[in-house]
Amino acid sequence: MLRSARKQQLKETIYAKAMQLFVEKGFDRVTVDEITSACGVAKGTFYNYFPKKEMVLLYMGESQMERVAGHLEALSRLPVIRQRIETLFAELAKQAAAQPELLRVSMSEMVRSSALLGEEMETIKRFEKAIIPLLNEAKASGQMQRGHSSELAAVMLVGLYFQTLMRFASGYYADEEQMQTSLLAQLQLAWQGIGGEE
Amino acid sequence: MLRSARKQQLKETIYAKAMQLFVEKGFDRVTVDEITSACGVAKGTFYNYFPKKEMVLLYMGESQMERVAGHLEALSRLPVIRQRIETLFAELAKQAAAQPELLRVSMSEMVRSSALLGEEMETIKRFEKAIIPLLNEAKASGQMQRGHSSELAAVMLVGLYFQTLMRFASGYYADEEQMQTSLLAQLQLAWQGIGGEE
DNA sequence: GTCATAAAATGACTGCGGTCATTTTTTTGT
DNA sequence: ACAAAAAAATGACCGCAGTCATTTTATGAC
Repeated sequence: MLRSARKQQLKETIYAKAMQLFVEKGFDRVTVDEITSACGVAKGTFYNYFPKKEMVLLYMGESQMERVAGHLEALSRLPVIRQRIETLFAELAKQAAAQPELLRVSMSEMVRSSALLGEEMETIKRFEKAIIPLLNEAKASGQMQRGHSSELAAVMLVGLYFQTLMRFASGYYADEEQMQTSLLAQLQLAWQGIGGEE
Repeated sequence: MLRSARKQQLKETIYAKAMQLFVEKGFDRVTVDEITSACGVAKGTFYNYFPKKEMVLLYMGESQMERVAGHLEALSRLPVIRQRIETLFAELAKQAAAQPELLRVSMSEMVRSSALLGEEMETIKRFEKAIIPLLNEAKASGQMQRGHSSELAAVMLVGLYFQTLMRFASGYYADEEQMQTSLLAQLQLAWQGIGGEE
């Protein structure tokens, strides 16, 4: 029953070829037949590794999110927590924005299939979990109000990030720079708060 | 060339029948053939009114958003602006949450097709525009910091709302009540701000 | 009323995503 | 080394979304 890891790397091959074709021709213009032919396997094989065509994109999203921890490691020297988050988000957004069509389909599919497939939301939850320690650190050093929940703040910040990406994917922003500007401004506003004196 | 408005109400008929079937059987279990047969027209006719099956849902979203102004009118007696927004969002979320599957497909399609079809983002922008006057009013009465942009705050608040709906649609929250609780808490956090002393 | 023109309806057809019973390959037990 | 059992590959097949050339219906000029 020990599955030969060599065979499971066929998944990587399919993934890589599929992504290459998606970038070259656009998601909708690439058929599953095309992907499998390019890999020298039959169509059905694709579905042994990805339950839906769109699942290739979620697989991409996962691996992207797995690098969050690494990014935060690299940013740990920054004393201002808010700046670490700003930089992390800006970096992730930059990567995602490089392929707007894939971003759009990924975002769309993230919503559509997560409830069915169950596990997709885990990606976002992991993202949130990764920044909760940052917020705790911020609280400890007086950079965040003690009274607020780190978990809630994480939900808000991550939500803000995804929401901005969605807008970008949907053509709300004219270009990536506008999105980055808006993202930064929103983060700062979230940090300061909208409210005035009581 | 004056199109008889009577004919265009066929669109309403198709829309109504489609929604009824979607609610009864679920979006994916309803075929376009089924919808058109139930309306006594041929399949192709459907595509004279809606370019894609999913477009029926966006049409629904539009009419929902058109009622925002009415809601705000009814809430204008509340002196605390923040509460008006909280109540508005809670009300809208309640309606949307009543049909989770339709919400999921709508949200998904909102992202996926808006850039192609161009006009969908207008719905969200109109939503934002509707609450900007509220924020200006809040500024005037000292309930919001003068230095902040109403437009930016509107983007953040509306984004927060949609993001929470998306999470709900994706199964992030166990039930509607949890979503409402989280939505409210996030709005309050956004109002107060995450940050501590400088 | 009649004809010309444009709008709307039609349904046979196409293409692709996804399924599944069958076949091929790999693993395990002895 | 061989057979039995498990895992993986296969591709013919199906269902439905979406298209489009053709037909039907409405409009309007005279």
